[in-house]
Amino acid sequence: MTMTKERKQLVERIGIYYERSGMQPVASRILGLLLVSEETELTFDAIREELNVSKSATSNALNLLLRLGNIEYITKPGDRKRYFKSALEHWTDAMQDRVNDMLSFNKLLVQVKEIRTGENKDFENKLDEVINFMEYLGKELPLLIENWKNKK
Amino acid sequence: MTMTKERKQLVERIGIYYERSGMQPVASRILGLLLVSEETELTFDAIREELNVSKSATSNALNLLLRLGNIEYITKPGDRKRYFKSALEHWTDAMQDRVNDMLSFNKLLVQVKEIRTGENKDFENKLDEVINFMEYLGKELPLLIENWKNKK
DNA sequence: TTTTTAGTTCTTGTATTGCAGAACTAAAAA
DNA sequence: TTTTTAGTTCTGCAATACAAGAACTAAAAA
Repeated sequence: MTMTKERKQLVERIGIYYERSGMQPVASRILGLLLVSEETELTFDAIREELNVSKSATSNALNLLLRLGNIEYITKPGDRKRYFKSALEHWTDAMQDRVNDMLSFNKLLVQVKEIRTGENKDFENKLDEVINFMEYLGKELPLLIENWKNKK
Repeated sequence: MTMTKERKQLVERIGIYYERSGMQPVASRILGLLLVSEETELTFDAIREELNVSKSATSNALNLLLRLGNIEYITKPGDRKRYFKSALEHWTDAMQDRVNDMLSFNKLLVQVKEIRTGENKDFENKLDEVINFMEYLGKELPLLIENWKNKK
């Protein structure tokens, strides 16, 4: 395949972005590659070669990304290979997941609120504010997303 | 100090939440402790003892959390100790940071868009959608936060 | 039936992380 | 001046994470 230097650099930059958010290096590069590469559906071996990584690293990273829903694959009749591609449509769902995760933290905050005696007024007020803010976002963000879906 | 078993468990649960998002274990427990503890302003040693960790781990974790803005401290006249507390008011800012981080990824996506030939229509359309969605959120989320600030 | 393909799994080595404990330091107290 | 306080910094260790390479496997092709 062999991409231009420019494209390779962009793959790296995207890789670094994902790495920073906790994704493994090879998996991060794969996410970059599947965005930048002109062919959007790449085989195991094409990915392996383009990124210069071992089969085991490729295998593990691809399976991780499949599990996380970041990528998916198609197959072609009479062709045993899988063609991996970025799960671009998964992205609004990913946003929803982040909202849900935030709400699960809010549950912990409510437990904090319940366990406290309420003696430290100033602190408890701020705690209430944070809880309210998160509940507000928990309500409004899904609406925002809904709204956007309708718009297009 | 010695907290009830219930409070200790809540500290652990909060700790695990933060750990999952990439925070170091001891730092994660400190964040929990500063929410759950009835006293909301704790000294270095109080934290050390309550969490049963070494001075070095306490020192490093506290400095990390200060740097990140998750906690802050006050001092009292004629008292050399620092009293650490959760920076609860920092939380809406933290949300803003996450939005900004998302927007920085969007810049990468725009670069992807620019580098592509536009041959793969289906892919490019989806890419556009993601870019639009992120730009939409980048505009609307700050408004949402603004709105909430005005409401209270 | 044997060989090839498209991976997966196992083993090993290396780098990094997080923590403990000890040594250290600068300011305040005695 | 010496000692104590409130930490910080350094050294070393144990656990974990990543990736390479080799061995393995199941299905398809020859």
